[in-house]
Amino acid sequence: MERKRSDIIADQLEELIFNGTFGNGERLDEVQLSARFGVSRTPVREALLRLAQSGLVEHFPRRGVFVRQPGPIELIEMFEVMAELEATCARFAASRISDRAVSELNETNRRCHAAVEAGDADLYYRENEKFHAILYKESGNSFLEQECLRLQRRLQPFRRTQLRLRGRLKQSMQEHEQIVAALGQGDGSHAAEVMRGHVAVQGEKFHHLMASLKTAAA
Amino acid sequence: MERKRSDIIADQLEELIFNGTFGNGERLDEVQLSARFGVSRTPVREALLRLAQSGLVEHFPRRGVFVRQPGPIELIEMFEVMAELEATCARFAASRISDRAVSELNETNRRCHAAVEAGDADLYYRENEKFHAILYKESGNSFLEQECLRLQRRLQPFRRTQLRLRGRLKQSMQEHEQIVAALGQGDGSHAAEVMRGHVAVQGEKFHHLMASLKTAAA
DNA sequence: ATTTTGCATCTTGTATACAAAAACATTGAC
DNA sequence: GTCAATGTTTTTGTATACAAGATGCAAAAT
Repeated sequence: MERKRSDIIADQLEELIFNGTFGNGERLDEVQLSARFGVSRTPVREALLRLAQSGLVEHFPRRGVFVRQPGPIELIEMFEVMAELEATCARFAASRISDRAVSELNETNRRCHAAVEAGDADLYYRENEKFHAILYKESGNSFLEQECLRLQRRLQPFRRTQLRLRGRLKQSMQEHEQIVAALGQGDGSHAAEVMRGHVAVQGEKFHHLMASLKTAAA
Repeated sequence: MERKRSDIIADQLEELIFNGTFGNGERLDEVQLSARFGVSRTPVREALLRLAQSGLVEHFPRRGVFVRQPGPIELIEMFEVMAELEATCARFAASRISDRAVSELNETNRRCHAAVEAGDADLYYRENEKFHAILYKESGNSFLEQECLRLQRRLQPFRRTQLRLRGRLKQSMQEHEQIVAALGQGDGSHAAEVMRGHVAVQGEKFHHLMASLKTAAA
């Protein structure tokens, strides 16, 4: 299945916004981007419309599109929702999860733990993401799974910065293990509660990092 | 603020899909639609891309776009998520809601009740929607509010059919009142619990109506 | 000096033209 | 008669051309 140029451009633009090449409020000019990517305006335009729908940029008809980084308040709100969605996944999963998936979660946690010991933040990040992805799937609700993946993807660039808080890693691992334990016992409300705190803390502690972000004022 | 033709077309196509003019799996031809709306392919194309992102149609590159009505399983999943999101709204609202909003909810419930008495299903529908919209806002989380509105909008055509179940109306009203009472007492978990059931029942009872839907088999 | 109005320019939105890939049908081989 | 190969046709994806609204500046009026 061959992808369209416009999709590739959308992904690239997304990355450029995530890594801060295009700052908040910056205008994205169609012709400029066309030249940059060596294509005509059409695919660039389709890419911009896609980004506008996913909320990464704002589109003012006849005026242009502007980068729209979420401000601190919106980020906290998004983390709050993420926490609720993941808690829901955990609660659902408690009654629906397979033994196969439980051991898979344990496996992932083991690798995650090893990554912490080795100080391999990148590996930790990948395995951590996998842990959460498994839980989404084991919620037994594909729609919920997709929504979680969508929001996780949007929060990804802000979540990454969290990992630099050294002390948090070990606590995070303990929470993972608590979640798996609760799931193994079929204790949905406990799994949900731990998961909620596990994710929400990222949003609550987030303001500690606000100084290091360019998106200080909305 | 003048809207674009492509946006207008997207809305019209959405409506045509909702009301079943375009059945599930049907192919949406760009040139055909261009002729139908009296415009060129460009705005039609942009509209289709927008619908594809919102999940109403599926876009296969170089092959075309096809109507993608959610099947019964996906619908139940979506209602399940809607129930969780609204329950979250209720729980948040319990600690954040203003007295002003509480009386507004009571007002809306009163009009809702009157609509039931008068047998005015349409008015009931509008006031019911307002009730929920107020709760979204009073969650104090704008992002959550927007997500709820988005999903509600998507489920709207399937929710409407629920109202024909006569017996459900009165019970639904009682639930509304229970929710407001719980909110007034600041009992978030109870408000959430009632709300969850209030919304979820639409999904659970949904299969009773499956026969009347064209989207029987995925 | 400040505001307002008209013009020039720029940018977006839409139409059309072209390229390439996929669907389709026809024809030929087995 | 079925299946495969090839050529034709249709349809999407991209480029370009055109139309119209938005922005900015300058000049004139208050």
